[in-house]
Amino acid sequence: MRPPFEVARELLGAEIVTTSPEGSASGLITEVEAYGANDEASHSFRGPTARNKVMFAEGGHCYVYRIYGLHFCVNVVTESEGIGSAVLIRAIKPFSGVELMKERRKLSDPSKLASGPGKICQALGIDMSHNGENLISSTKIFLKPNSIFENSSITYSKRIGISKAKDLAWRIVGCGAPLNNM
DNA sequence: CCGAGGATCATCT
DNA sequence: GATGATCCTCGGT
Repeated sequence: MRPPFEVARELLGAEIVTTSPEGSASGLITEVEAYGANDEASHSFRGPTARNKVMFAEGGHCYVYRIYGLHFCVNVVTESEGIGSAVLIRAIKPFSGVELMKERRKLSDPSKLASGPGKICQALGIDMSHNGENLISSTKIFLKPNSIFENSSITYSKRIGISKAKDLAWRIVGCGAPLNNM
């Protein structure tokens, strides 16, 4: 089994792409957070529910959920032998379809286009219709393996924005991304 | 059935 | 740095 922490590390630098009638857009993953077994902060901690069932599915799927009633967050589900686990994508660097992202975000500053979990979903047009998509075979949302740059500079830190199990150093930042909230 | 609170963001001081 | 927006899920009764 490949723990979410390990997958998280490999996701850095990968390209996440979405397509829609409006066009396609993509970004390079610069910041992630792992959520997994024995992790009180993970949605999967108390077992499968209607919301988190995708976390218990096969690795490589896409887990999307709504937060605070108004934002969405995207995760990559990882192999976990029945224990729901996933990697939250916290920030990306806009790569293609930048104009479309600006339009969706109603904002022109590229450094703030997708510098947070909710912003990514807005910029890429991700919503609940993407929940459960297969990130390998789907055409509306998929990942391209890391081929753009080496993960030369990587920082591990404690997670943020949560109230439980904060101490796990499962937040990974790399690729010269701005170190938000560190 | 009901209530609390959340893997956030933008805006305000 | 603090706060409000806004709604859905989960856990407890």
